[in-house]
Amino acid sequence: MTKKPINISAPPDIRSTAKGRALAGGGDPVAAASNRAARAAERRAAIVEAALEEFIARGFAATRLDDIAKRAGVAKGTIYLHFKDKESMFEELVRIVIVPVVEKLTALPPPTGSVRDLVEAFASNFLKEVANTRRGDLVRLIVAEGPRFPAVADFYYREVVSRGIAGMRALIELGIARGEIHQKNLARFPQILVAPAMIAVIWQSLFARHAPLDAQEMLRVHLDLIFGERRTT
Amino acid sequence: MTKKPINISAPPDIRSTAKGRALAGGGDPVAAASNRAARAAERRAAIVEAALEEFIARGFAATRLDDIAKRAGVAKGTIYLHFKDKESMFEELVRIVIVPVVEKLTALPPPTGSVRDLVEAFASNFLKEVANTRRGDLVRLIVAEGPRFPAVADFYYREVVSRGIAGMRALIELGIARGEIHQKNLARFPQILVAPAMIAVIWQSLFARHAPLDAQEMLRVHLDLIFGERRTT
DNA sequence: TGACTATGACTGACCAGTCAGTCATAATTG
DNA sequence: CAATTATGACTGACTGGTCAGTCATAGTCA
Repeated sequence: MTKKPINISAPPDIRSTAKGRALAGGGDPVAAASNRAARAAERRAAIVEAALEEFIARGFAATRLDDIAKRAGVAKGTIYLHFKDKESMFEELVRIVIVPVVEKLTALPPPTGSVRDLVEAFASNFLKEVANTRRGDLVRLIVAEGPRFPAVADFYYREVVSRGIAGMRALIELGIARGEIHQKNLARFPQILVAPAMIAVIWQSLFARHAPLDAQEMLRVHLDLIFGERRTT
Repeated sequence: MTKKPINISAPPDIRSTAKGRALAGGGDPVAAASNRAARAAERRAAIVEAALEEFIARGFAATRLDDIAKRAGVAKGTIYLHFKDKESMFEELVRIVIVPVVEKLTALPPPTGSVRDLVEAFASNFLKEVANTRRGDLVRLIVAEGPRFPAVADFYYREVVSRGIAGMRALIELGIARGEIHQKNLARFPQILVAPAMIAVIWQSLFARHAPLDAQEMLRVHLDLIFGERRTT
């Protein structure tokens, strides 16, 4: 009873009309879902989107939930209907954003053509999908916050890094077997294969304004190093 | 007058005795300097050391100046005798730590021997000096905080990255001229040369406990890729 | 002793998380 | 089908705690 909501003040007109969607300049002008569940899902998505943006821009500690709420067009309390607290929100966020990317990248084309083409297609896809994208910043964010969020680092290692490394190693071994790759030791360090892609992601995110980097072209040069130079362009 | 420091309270006994050095288990047990300037320099160094540790462990926003002060064996107010505020302390910190590393790495051995040996010596030095060191974590910290500290990102680009890239490019061009490197395009992306080293630094800092990485060996394999495989070990 | 340096209690701003209350929608009833 | 009741998603003012930065006081050196 300490409350006493002054009950006046709020002009009871604004939110009464079309509260849900029109308000807050919500992200997509999709026709508002009419049932509760759909509305809730919509809001959750808005929160995830907003939180991602804020966390990327400010890092975990400096991000204010008030800002996330404002950006999502939602009250702060609503966030707590969807997430336990700031920390677990961050951890869930990483999963939510990364899982679909992994799925997309895992759905590889069938292993036809040369190993080089395979690798190039994959890496090119990765660059298109990640570098110069919100996802690229997420990678930087994980590098940044990883040590303070072992759960995040573990998840990322398990779901992305170890899988990626294993996949690259298989590809390298195939390349060696087929005689496309001559450096046998490369199979011991598949990291070398993806290093330029990672560098590209970080570079864009830190130094793009000083010196933009043509990641696709750099990738091609790097692959020339591994598979031997290609004849013409 | 809103203040009013109660003025009593503090038992004036603890810190009065051997305050300066013995306290706080300070880093090095060097004999305490006797003159003021030296003492001040010592304290400043202790603050820098402590701040570096804390910023690396927690990131900028989550680091408390109280913790830095405690770790440095100094009162919080003392920090403000040496640095304007938290932000500029962070920026200065980066400079203070990086400058000597750059200087050390810039003092290259005279350009004798093969380009490969030159590159290998340099990179090996870099790994020894940076990876598995506090410095390596600093690199991660810069990647993490760079976007929120344009001054830091700029400084790092200017002092480290652009110089490094230029140096590597010169080395690559020398290698091409001497016939040691066949991939001419490599000169367009010196990043490729250092990518594995960077990856190694980040890897150690994030995934060492999952899967430690032999950076030196990876480097060697990578150089084999660029310069051609070496005969025996 | 006087000038300089260090201290740490204190302040005010800020922010994660809470919860009493609201209201659109869904369910039930006549 | 309209009226009534129940539900629970949503809100945002509020609390308790934290922390950067200050400054009156105490200590130290030359």
